[in-house]
Amino acid sequence: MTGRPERYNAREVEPKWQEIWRDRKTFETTNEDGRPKYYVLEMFPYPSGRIHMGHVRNYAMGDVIARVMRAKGYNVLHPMGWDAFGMPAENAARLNGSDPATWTYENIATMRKQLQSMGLSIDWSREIATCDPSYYKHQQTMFLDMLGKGLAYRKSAKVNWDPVDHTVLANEQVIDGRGWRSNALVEQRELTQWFFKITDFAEDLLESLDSLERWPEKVRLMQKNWIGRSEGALIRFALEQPAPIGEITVYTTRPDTIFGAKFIAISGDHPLARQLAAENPQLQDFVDECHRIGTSVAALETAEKKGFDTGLKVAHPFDREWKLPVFVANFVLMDYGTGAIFGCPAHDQRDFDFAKAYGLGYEIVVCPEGVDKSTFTLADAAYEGDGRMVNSRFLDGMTPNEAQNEVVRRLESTALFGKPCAERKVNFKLRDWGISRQRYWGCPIPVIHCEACGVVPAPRESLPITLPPDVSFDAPGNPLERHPSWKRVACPKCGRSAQRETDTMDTFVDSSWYFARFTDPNNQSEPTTRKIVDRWLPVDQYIGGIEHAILHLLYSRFFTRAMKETNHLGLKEPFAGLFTQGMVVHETYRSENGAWLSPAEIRIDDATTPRQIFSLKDGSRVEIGPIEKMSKSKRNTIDPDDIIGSFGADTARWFMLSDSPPDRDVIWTEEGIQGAARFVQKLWRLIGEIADFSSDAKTTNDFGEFANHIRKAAHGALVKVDGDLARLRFNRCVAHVYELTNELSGLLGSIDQPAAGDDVRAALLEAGKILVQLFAPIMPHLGEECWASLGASRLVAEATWPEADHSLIVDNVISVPVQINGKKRADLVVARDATTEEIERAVLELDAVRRALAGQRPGKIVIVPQRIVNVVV
RNA sequence: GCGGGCAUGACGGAACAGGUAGACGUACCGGACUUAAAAUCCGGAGCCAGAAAUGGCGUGCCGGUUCAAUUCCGGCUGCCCGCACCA
Repeated sequence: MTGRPERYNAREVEPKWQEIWRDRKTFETTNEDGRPKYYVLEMFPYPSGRIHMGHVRNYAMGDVIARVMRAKGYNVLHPMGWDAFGMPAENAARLNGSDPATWTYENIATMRKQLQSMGLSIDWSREIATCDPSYYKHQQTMFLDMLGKGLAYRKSAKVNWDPVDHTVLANEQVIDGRGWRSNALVEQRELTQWFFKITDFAEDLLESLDSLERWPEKVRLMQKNWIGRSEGALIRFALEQPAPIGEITVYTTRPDTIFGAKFIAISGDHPLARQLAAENPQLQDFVDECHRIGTSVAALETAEKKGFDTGLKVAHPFDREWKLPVFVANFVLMDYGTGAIFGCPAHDQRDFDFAKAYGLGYEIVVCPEGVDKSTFTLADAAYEGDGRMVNSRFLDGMTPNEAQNEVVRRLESTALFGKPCAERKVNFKLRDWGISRQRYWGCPIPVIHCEACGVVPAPRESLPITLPPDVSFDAPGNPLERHPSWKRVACPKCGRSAQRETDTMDTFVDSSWYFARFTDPNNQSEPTTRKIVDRWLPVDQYIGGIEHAILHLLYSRFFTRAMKETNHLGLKEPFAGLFTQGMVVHETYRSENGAWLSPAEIRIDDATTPRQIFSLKDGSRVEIGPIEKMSKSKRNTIDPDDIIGSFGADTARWFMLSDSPPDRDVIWTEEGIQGAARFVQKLWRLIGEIADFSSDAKTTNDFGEFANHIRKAAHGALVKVDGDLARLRFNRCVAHVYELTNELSGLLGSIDQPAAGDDVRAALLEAGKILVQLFAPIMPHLGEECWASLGASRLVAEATWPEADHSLIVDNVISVPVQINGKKRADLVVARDATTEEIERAVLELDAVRRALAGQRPGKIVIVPQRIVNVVV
């Protein structure tokens, strides 16, 4: 026996290997490397304070891929950074007087140390933090480039304004019409804000989704719905005079239903509605009421269709004598289409509801196939299906599709006030991206406002425009706005005193290009180095939570296109492969008084069924709540530090990848982590026994039957793991490692060790090494320690991935299941290359088959060679 | 309301392309070792009947296609997710 300890001590072993990897720069990646590249990236963390189990799962997955691809000969880029701007730092500053920068950098230091204790194969020399001027300087450069190309612009827009905190709130920050922090009633305000012109790329962002073959279908669909393309037409309706304007343009996707029109409805924010409201207090009241309802999500669900009859009329485009009333309606949105619609109650549910409320009636113009138009009526729902046009003059008999084309074709060549009465129009739900935030802890928008010259871009040589450190959070609002001197600056154009823009950028901007910055994070003068960024991108495998399915991923796709337009890189799609991992969930515990208890505050009594749980503090009964995502509020979190401290990082990583498929939620259980810990020890013992038995094995190519049996087990597992790694099915990889471990353990036990030949020793050593290489990407520290025990040179992290010998796995004699009437009743052992005649003869000899046939002739025998036999009686 | 997904033992899950349902793990049961427990090792286990051999049933429910269906098709039920007055 060697001096190997009987128990594997992760606490001692793990830091040792982490140091060795660091010293050897094992995971540092150079940009000058001829091997094929592979870029693995996990969504970078927000430095909230400490890592959580979700991080452990996310980064364990990425690390497995990075380590395997490295072993397979790729030049792997696997970097880490910090999404470091954002509200929590400001909130902390308000709460305990800390300074956002100090708070953030302290958190980064803590979390870096925690991530390093996980043993991740990360190139830490490329670490970036988005709050660092060396990062956001380039973001300011790109903003100016985008400004120059018209991709960034200013416009007045309605925003959720919190009158207590003096800031704009995102929609998600408005809860039941109130600010999430201040609880103040949120107002709709018109504010001039900065926007990115994401709508310029709407068509391309939509179409290119089809090319993202290695993205989950679900994410592509969500983005598709978000972009929301629809084909329709703009139709102009002439207003009867007197009226403040001459016409109303509506957007419709159903021009075919034009003869079913009963009214026109416009949004309260439509220019016509505003003009009318200015002179009509009642209409103004109605518009105000619409605005109030607009802020409350709950109210929206139950909101009735309401309207205000303006008294104005328009003429039908195909019949000037046919007049339609014009309403201001609460269900018409100003920021979609033209803010005006024509209402066809028979074939649109909303229009139906509205018409019912105001007694406007309906006219059926589409009749379902096979239904008599004279008897077809509507009870309380509009008919939105297909059919044939009726009651529609020249359209009668056409399909709605044909009618749509016909209506637009005719109106295109009909003039109204000297212009075509209609035109085809594609519309998108996607809006331009508002990036202005009235916040301190974000990237300053590099422009200067001059009374004489207007908006002036900050001179490039003045970048980065850094945040002033001396700000106060005593008062609500934006500290940059209140700072005594920061915003005072001379106009770069005329030299007169001017003001800096005090808005900072949405933090989603920061995370929209960090993946590009990682490729050359030390370029001081440019955001990217073209030669380098174009070689590394796209990211081959991106991994993160499904919660970013729309915003972050869509913004990144847009920003990459913007960077291409401004010559900072040369491609459109940043992420070739995307994987969305599930959450880490845990039971919740609730005391009798309803308070949430943490797993550390309870005692579980397993002796009874169902389990009973008691409070450690006072022994009172505790109720088991639902299994939910780990969260501070439910107190069902497990601290990765505690787990790594008591079980080691490898055990935590192993458990996080076991059992549940990676895209589903994984339930954290004490039994699960214990099981993983037991398996670590089992592997350690097995590898130790193999080392003792095989350390003096002479190399040989002459393997006997038993030796080949061992080799077959190892190579078989290797083939399976390879297949499942390619599809990121880590839970199956884990199962294959368990299987091989059990097999090798059994085989080793059956060997008469003193009598064993060199071939058996060599085969077992080979199998042991394969086993280590299969689990090392998941448990890298244990992998190194075992690799060293087996007398291997260098590190397992530096070893080449083993090549499977497929000839070992193919059997000459195989067992084929035999079914009788589709149910398995026997196994047939035959030669692999047996003919169907031979198989049929052998099958008829089987006891089970004879019994079932009872002397009769089989009705049919289905033989699928090497797969199955089915005897039909 | 619209769009999408999922449903398999006590539990997490496996079953590549229609071909042995339940791999692997957890929990459980039995045995060995131990003064004992833990750990470890060996064995058992879908459900029902039977001493066993064996038979019947079985992948949410109903129906269909097929020699053969967890897998394909039609219809339902339940749960989860996304969007939500988008004309």
